[in-house]
Amino acid sequence: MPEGPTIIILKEAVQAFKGQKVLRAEGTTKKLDPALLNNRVITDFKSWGKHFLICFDTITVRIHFMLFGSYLINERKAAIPRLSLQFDDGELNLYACAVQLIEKPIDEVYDWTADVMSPAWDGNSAIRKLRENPAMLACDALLNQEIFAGVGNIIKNEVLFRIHVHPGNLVGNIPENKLAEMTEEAVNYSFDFLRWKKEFTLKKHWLAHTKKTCPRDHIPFHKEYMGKTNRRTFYCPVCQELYQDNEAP
DNA sequence: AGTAGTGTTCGGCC
DNA sequence: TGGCCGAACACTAC
Repeated sequence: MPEGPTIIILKEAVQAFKGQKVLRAEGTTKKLDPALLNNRVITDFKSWGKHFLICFDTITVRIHFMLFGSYLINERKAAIPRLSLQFDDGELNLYACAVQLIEKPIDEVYDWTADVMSPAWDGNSAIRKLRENPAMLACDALLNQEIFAGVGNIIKNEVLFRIHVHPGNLVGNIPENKLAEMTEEAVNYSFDFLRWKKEFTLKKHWLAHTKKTCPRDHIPFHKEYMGKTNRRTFYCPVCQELYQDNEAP
């Protein structure tokens, strides 16, 4: 389900509920009492990376879909929703997600410049954070939500392939122009992901993720569980450059 | 039909 | 104190 672009699709899909009053809230979440939301008006839907934010007057409900989460709009399935919001003319059902109540103003909670899909995204800020973390691996850097909020494992693999950078590089050994490309393509690929996901053609467009062969060199991709995050990483050992002084994984 | 994975948090253990 | 690791969560596409 997740990765930032999917949350953008959800945010667009629920716009009709903006400004509406929650007639009844229920669900199995233990992080808040759903009744707390009864009769409250939704002032806005926002997102930060993979976080989906349901904003009320003074409080915000944070939804994170983790690996298996899902949602249905004006539909239900057999499972009992973690959180269900019912409106005059429809309902939003959220399954298998982490729910959290935010009582502080969200501008104090979130660094909007870190969200790759936000108009407030600031690539220079991301590059500065990368420079501050020279010992971080490239594959971990892209998954770091404080730097690239919204980037997930698919986007990580595709961005590193696009920019010809080996996932095992230490950030400190990657040339400046490549760090700039990394931040640019994190955004570009996220918007490509969004477009392809809407067209139901996302998988067809994968060049590296889950692939067996490099489309540039026609040699086998390496598949390794890499980095602190220990996530599936697909890369071409020929066209994705490993810069000097790196320890090959 | 079983397995692995678009993710994060938490607690235990050095 | 803190970093690392595995478990938990809970669904579904392949």
